[in-house]
Amino acid sequence: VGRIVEVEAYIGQDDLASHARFGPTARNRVMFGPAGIAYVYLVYGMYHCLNVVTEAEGTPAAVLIRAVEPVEGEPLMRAARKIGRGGGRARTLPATRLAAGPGLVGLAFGITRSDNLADLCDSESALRLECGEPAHTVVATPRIGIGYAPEPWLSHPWRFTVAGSPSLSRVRG
DNA sequence: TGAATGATGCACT
DNA sequence: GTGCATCATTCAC
Repeated sequence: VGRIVEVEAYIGQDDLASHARFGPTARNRVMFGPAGIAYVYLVYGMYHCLNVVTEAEGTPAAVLIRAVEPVEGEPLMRAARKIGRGGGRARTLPATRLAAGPGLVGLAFGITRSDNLADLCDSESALRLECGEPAHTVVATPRIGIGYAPEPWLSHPWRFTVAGSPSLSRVRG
């Protein structure tokens, strides 16, 4: 169990930073479907990124879960991290850093492409969203790792972080 | 403290 | 064949 403390929004086919910018493909087609479904993809050949599909059917959009603050199951996350690259360090890592990045969220929670299409709003689902404490202060900054995108998409402040969380993917910004 | 780089597999042109 | 919605390590300062 973890608290989501950092996300990024990708919305519409005209968002030139989004996987949906070229229209529906085999990989991104879930983004065009109904909201509340998981969109999981492999990035850089090593890491799985978890997204929550949003918006009405036909409008491609998703929210990338970029960082999570562990709440329960820290030992499980630590064990899961050992599977990945640099996993030897998971033993001494502070709990707050176990899922402090999109690739690390996938690793710590054992998310793979078999979780693609999971219904995140179903309470029976192994991978699901639950209601939690609202963030006190949210800070918006430009999205990360989308250098291929032209302006204005490159600079749109569509990365949202819980101010002061020790589990953000980047301590600054 | 920060920049450069390799790992690694698959979607897409 | 090219290029990633990344991360850990290495190297320079």
